Parts: sequence; C-alpha cells; structure tokens
Amino acid sequence: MQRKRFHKNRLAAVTLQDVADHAGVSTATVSRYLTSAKLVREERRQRIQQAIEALGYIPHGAAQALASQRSRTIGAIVPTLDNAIFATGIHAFQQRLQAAGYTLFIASSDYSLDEERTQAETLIARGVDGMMLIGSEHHDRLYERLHRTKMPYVNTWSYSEDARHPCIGFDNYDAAFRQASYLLDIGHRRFGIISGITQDNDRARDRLRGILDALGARGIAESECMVFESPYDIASSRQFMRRILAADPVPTAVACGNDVLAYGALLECQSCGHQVPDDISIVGFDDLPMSQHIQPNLTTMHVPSEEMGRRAADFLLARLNHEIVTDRTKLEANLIVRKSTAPPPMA
Amino acid sequence: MQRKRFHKNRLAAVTLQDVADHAGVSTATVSRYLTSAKLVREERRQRIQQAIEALGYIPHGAAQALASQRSRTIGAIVPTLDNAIFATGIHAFQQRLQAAGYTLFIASSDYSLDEERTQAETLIARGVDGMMLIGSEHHDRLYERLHRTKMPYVNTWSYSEDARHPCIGFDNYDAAFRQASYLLDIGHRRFGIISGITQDNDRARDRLRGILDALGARGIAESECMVFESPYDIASSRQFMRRILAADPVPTAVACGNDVLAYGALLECQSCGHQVPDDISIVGFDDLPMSQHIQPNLTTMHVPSEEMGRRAADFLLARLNHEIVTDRTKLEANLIVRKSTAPPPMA
DNA sequence: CCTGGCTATGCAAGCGCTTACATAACTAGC
DNA sequence: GCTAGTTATGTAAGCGCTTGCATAGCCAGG
Repeated sequence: MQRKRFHKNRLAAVTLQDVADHAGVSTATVSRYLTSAKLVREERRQRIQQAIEALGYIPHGAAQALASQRSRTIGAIVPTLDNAIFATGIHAFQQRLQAAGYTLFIASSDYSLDEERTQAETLIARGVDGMMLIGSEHHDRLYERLHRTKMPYVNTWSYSEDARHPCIGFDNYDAAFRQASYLLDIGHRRFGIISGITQDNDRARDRLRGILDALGARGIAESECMVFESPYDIASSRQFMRRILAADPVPTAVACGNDVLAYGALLECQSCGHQVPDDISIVGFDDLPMSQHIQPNLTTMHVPSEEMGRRAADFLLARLNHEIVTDRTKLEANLIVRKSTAPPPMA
Repeated sequence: MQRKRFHKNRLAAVTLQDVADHAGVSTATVSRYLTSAKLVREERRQRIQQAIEALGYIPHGAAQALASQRSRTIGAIVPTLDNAIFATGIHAFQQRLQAAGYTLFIASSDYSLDEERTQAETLIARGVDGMMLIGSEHHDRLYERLHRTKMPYVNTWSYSEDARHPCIGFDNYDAAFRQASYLLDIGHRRFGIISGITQDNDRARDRLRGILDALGARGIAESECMVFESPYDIASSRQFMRRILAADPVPTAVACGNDVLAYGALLECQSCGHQVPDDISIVGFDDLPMSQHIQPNLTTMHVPSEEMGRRAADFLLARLNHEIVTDRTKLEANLIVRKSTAPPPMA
C-alpha cells in the first residue's frame, strides 16, 4: 500500500531515479557514471548521458553531501567585500577552486572576530569541506572547532616563522618595517601615521608595529609621531590627514596602513594645497590597481594577493586529497617606489 | 546484529541524536526546538539548549536541506568581484538575508552569459532557494530552468516598463539619456564616449543607447562621435582616452559608461596636460565612493545600489514566504553634478 | 471521576543520493 | 567446455535531519 506523500508540495525535480529509469539502468550505475565514468561500460554511458540531457537533470547537492560526507564546497571569510583589497585574492582563489570542481562560499566579518566566528559556524553548518581565513588572529573557539572537526583551513594575508596554524602570506611587520625604512632612508624624520584600526586586526597591528619599530630603530620615538587609527575609507582618512596637516611642525612623511588610507591622505593634501611629494611624502600599502594611476602615482608596498589566493586554494585542495603539504608558505611584499615620495623639503 | 559501519572514516560530528540522548528527549523534539522553540515545553527547552552547548552541536545543513526541501540559502551571480561596482549592493543584500536567517552564495560570471548559466546551475545544484541576478539579459536556458524549477529570482541593476521578469532597478537607458542631456544642456556639441563592453551586457548597451539617443535628439549623429567600448579598468580606459585626445578637433566632453572608465579618462587628461573641466568635461556613471574625492570631483550618475540590494533581498524573502509582491520596482538614478564638468571652452 | 479537547511528545518514513557487498556478465587459461 | 579471475551492475542500507500521524499528558467542564 502506498504511503501518503510525505512532502505535499514538493517540486517535481528530476532525480537520479528518473535518469536511471529513463536509461534503463540502476541508480547506482548512474551515480557511478557521474563520479567516475570509466566504471561504466561505454554503451551505457551514452544512454545515461542522453537521459541526463533529455530530462535536464541537476544533481541534488544536499543529498550528495549527505550521502558522501563531502560537499565539494569551500568557505572563505573576508573582513569586507566593500573594498577591492581582497577581491583580487578571492578571485584567484575561486578560479582555482572552480577548476577543481569546488564551489566557494564567501562570507564577510566586518572586521569583527566575533562575527567571523559566527560566519564560520554558518559555513560549517553549510557543510564546507575547508576554509580560508584572512589573518592569523581568530576567535579561540573558532580554532578549537576547526581542529575538533578536523577541517582543513588556511590563514592568508599573514605569515610568521612561528605561526601555529597553516598560513600562506607575507610578513606584515617586516613589510611595514621596510616601508618606513624607505622613508627614513630618503631623509624623513617627522612622521605621521594613519594606521588601520588594530582592534581584531593582526595585519593592521603588525603593520603599525613594523613602522614604529623601524622609526624606533633610527631613534624616533613613538611619542614624536602623530599616530591615528582610521577606518578604511577615504573620508575618515582625510579627516585624520587634516589633523596631521594642522600640526606644527607638519610631518614631512605619512605612512599609511593601506592604499585607501593613502588615497585619503593624498587627496586631503591636494585640497589643502600641500604638494605631494614636494612638501610631504605619502606611502601606502597593498598596491591597489588605482595606485599606479592616481596623481601622483602612489609609492606603496605591493602585496601578492593573487598568488596568495591561488596558493591558498592549492593548499586546501591538496589537504582534501590527503597530500602532504608544507604548512607555511612565505611570500614577499615589495616596495614599489612611484611618485608620491621624495626627500623632505629643505627646512 | 550490528551492520558494519557504512562510512569507515566518518568524522565524529555531533548529531541531533546525540543532543537528544544527552537531553533525554527524542530527535523530533530537538528538531522542533530548533525550528520553533514555542512548540516545546519550557523545562525541556533548557535541557536541550544545555545539551547543544555542552556538545557544541552544529546542525547538518545538507541533512536539513534534504529533509525539509529548503536550504535557507540564496545565490547571487555578479559579473565581477574585482570591482567595487556591485560590492555595495551585494553587501546590503547579504545583510538583509542574514537577518532573515539566510546565507548567501556568491558567484561571478566575468561578464559572460554562458558562464553565468553554468554558475547558476552550480547554485541550483547547491540547492539555493532563490537567486539574484544582475541585469535582465540572461541565457534562455537559464530563464527556462528558473521557471521549470519554480525558483524565485530577481533581476537587479536594470528596469524597464515591459520587463517580462521580476526586476528591481533603474532605467539605464533613461539615466544615460539624462547623463548626456546634461552635457548638451551646458553647451557641449563634440563628444567622446567610453562605453563598457556591450556584448552580454544589457546595462552597458542601454547606457550607450541612451547617450547616443540623447545626442541624436539634439541633432548629433553617432558618426560625429568617437565611441569606444572598453573593459572596466583604468588602464584600458586611459588608452581609449588617449585616442580621443588625439582627435582633431578634440571633443569637449566625454561620457563614460561607469566611474572606473571615467577615472581612466580623468587621469589620462591629467597626465597629458588637459584641464578637466576647463578643456574637457568628463561624466561618469555609478557614483563609486572614490568619485566624490578624486580631483576634480567626478560628476556622475548616482546609482541606488544599496537600495537595490536591500529590496532584492526583501523581494526574494517575500516570495519564499509566499507573500504577494510587485514584480517590478523602479528606482531612480540621479545625476550628481560635481567638478569634472563645465561648459565647453570658448572656441 | 470521566470525557472531550487541547497541546506536547514520540515514532518512523523518507528526502536523493553514495557505496559496501552480492551477484551477474564476461574474459582468459587450460 | 569448465573454472578462476576480472569487471560491470544491481541491491539496499544509511547519511542526519523533518514532519505526518499516533499517542500520551494535561486541564476544564460536567
């Protein structure tokens, strides 16, 4: 006796069973055809392929995931989507995953570790097979869960010798140290710093620390500098730049935590009539596409975002295939000297 | 007799059964607690909640999706992630969905309708409950599949009176018409146009058409204008601007298909020594955050991207709740006159 | 104290797949 | 032509949930 239909209002989606019936084989054979066609005899492959096309069959991902215990899905959590910073890296990451038959889930954390953890749990609930994170500072309970569930994951955009977690990135501290050293090398002694907000953001923190240590190493104390932490938008950055320009004496160089902050600094200078780089030098960090075009072209640290994305994908894919991979990959950030920096004006 | 474990290497994930055992109730009760707590008696709610926390239970999304026939997941396909254009809209879209307990899947199509269709099938396979698309031109088979599966979907970033599909957006043709009309109004007669690539892109096509029709309406033929289709990046745009500047006579105004193209035009003028807006006026489209800061501030069409994202989410959520909603929502794009436009120089 | 009408639970089927195991269909080898 | 060894298929259990239905628990009214 037929049981009453459990789901009353189901959509009449095409199922494996339909394909199997249409092709006159069992569901097992169709399933095998789908996962590794070589297991099925040639003559049947064609019948199955025809049935799939005739019916417009699309596999039911949830059912596959449930039965096979993997979803062929990867999650990535970035601090923000509102900004080009991570777009390049994520794009490369996605391209690579897609080529390997994986789909990417993107979530954003708004630069909050709590939010990041919440998003991560959502991704885990959605059954991702692996996870990419930005930076190395994450909620303890997130790390704990990642380990408990044995989920492959990788931190990007940061690197350190003694990292206790898989990472693919560059040393933010070191890069920022070099960024500031360059300004010192060309003669600057009075500095303004527009850092990103360091709360919940190890990259911003490392960069700020790197700059301050570089200055300290040349005898310039933190107390001598004007240091601001600014949200990553032009309007905020301009506001802080205005305060830097109001100082007496005005700093001759401003190091910024990223390019967006540098754009703000640059534009504020221009609208206040300060010449860059004649009166004041500005250096950014990230090397966004705009930086080589903005007037004057921005001197900045180039960050290998594309390579980070690509390698992060390779890393996770290798882990998922149980291949052995190095846990830490160090990439380089390079200073690109353009037109926004020059020796300080003669006093 | 115990059957041999089917999945040999399963992770010891915490299941509903574990929670139920721990709390001394049935899985049905825990499930009900999770979906609508009010169905469960107070005293048990606490025991269940405690069990969930003690065990660190995270629901298995695939299993939920399979059993309930909905995934609480929405898909969005944007042309690109490499660009800030859609970031704002998507961000608003996501915020709204998240508040309603939905997760967003983002895919990108690289401005290709074929790729968009492929991505869409992936999203459908992943079991999304609804879908947001950009523009109104999509692969026939995509539309067909959307209808066949009765999937709620909405087109954004475009609107027309006679649209045959749900849409929330503005009229690109009309907006571009106004964009060009403004230039005409302030006296321009010689135009350059840097459009986006119109292939597979109805927005770009509508905008170009709008500009040309506005000019045509005032007696300026397409053949009198320099029209280029450029990829959406600064370097490409600069290249075309260089050709426009090499013309004789040089156009006095350049209308761009989006702000990135306008930035390229602007920067190329600057590096070639043409004054904007004194020698040449430039107008953009989109009103990216940068536009109000770049020097000179860019005159552009403001696009209600945030509102589109928000409303698209509301629309889909309403559809998923079987509420009645209007299929077409028209929003306005407004011209923001800033400093990159002025009457043409006296000849 | 019993009945009727709630509401709160439990039971167990089934969502659409994958895959271990059994079985059938072919080879070769002698 | 028969058996051993492949290889190709079928069978059916089970992945972790949700939910229709049956049942138990509870309260008010008589």
